[in-house]
Amino acid sequence: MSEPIAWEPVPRSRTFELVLARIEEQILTGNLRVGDRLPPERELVELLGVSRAAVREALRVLEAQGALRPRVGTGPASGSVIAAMPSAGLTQFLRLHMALAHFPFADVVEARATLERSSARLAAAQATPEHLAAMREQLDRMDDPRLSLEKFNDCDTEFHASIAEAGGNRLIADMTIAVRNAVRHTLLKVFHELDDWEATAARLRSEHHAIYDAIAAGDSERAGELVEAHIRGFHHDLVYAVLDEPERGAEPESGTGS
Amino acid sequence: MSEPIAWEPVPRSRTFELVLARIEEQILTGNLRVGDRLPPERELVELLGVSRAAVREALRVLEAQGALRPRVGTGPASGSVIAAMPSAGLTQFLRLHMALAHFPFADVVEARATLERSSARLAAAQATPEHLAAMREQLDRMDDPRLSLEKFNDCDTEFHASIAEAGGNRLIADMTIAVRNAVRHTLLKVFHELDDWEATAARLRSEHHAIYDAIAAGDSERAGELVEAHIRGFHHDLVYAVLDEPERGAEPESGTGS
DNA sequence: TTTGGGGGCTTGGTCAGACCATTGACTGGG
DNA sequence: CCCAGTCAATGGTCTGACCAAGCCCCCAAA
Repeated sequence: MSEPIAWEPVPRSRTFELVLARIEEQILTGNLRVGDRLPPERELVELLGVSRAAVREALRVLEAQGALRPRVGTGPASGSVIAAMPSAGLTQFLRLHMALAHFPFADVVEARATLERSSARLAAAQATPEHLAAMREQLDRMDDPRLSLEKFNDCDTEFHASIAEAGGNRLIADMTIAVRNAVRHTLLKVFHELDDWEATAARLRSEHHAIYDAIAAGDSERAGELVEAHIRGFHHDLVYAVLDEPERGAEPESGTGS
Repeated sequence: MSEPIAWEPVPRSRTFELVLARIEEQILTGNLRVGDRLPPERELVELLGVSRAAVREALRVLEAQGALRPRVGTGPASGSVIAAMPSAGLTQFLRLHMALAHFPFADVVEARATLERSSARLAAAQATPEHLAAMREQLDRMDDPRLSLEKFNDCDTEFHASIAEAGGNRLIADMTIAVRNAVRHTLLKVFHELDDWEATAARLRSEHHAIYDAIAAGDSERAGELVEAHIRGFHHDLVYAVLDEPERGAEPESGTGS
């Protein structure tokens, strides 16, 4: 009885957190599944005995996590419907935390290399003709020498996303796409600052084609290695040469607005 | 002029989304950094010309993503402070989406194998004596044969988390830990249903020690391979033998309520 | 002069009630 | 049979109020 009593602080749960817990409980136990409708906000208010504001804040959190899709009006598709759309939320999440410099750029590159290596291996093992066609379409578009940097970057993103999709592992694919999206604007900035864009584009095209060939051939090992080398090589040789600041990525001159 | 005009739907932004966008803009441009305080809710209300409910819903989203830490009262630590606590949010996110069956268990195993392989390689390359000590502590605790399944599982989780931390890549570490946490209760269930727990524990202990040795020796290649084999092997040989349902993880008999 | 306590202000948390906008279903007239 | 107008359901927004937690500061007492 005389030990230094571990007075852990009582979890000062806010009302909306309790509401959130109730709803999540229903999801975790399987009572609520994708496509099911939540009771209307006003009904939840009386069911749970809280204010509508509390209910709405809880719903907002679920929505931000891509687990809820609200829709106004009447009819079968109206109301708050349980959904499973993790990509958007995950992308948003990573963008935010990268901006908070909590995830240094080098770490993100490493993560991309890891995830996309895995994606490529899976893709090589089980890509369907449709998946391969999706990749080829992006390759073809990137082969057009008149393509703007922006479009090229978009196609590049799409190409890598297609590989991730082809792997068939939704978790890895979503993480891959989210990470790629999170660095999208940074890469675009780098593209713009390159001395010789054409040489870089040529190199990327060639590497992309090699990756596609390996996947189409079903060579997992080679596909994985090529993608990893593609990502690491590009960032090591080019990005670090342009981006001098290792951490920050913001305002060089302008202070705040105010 | 006669092409099929791509009438993309106007982004019906809700008020709180606009508020969110304004705040995120400040974060992305670097005007708001970790530790900075947001203006008080009531002040944001007049600055942005919206209701307090709208402001609060936006803040709730940021908080759910681990980018904000609200605190009542006055003083330096009060108000809404920009933070960077991604782990909790990410774990919550994955748990939710795994429950929504959007991420099949096999996919999660694959993701763990990928992420932890990378973590182990990084850890072997740059683990400090402190990191190694943290791993050894968990190993020692797991060596105690009287340890309950629950405690063993916790130590197991901690051991893998230590490896991820030791790798020094926060993004990969956070994803690794979140994924491991997300399957924590599932693994515990499997442990309970095993025929011969002691044999399994012995095997896990041996594999853990081998992994630790490789990391301590700085052998990245071997550490990565061992971890990947550890995760894949365990799940392949044991989990699939226990879990028969490939997708669902919930109520075998009860339909829905109501 | 120092110290202790208490009032008051700031800030997030909650609530009640009202109104608006969107959407689909119902219904009556052509 | 079809169309348009109406209506109810539902999420979105706003207003204004009160509560609870903390810190600051001033004043009284030692």
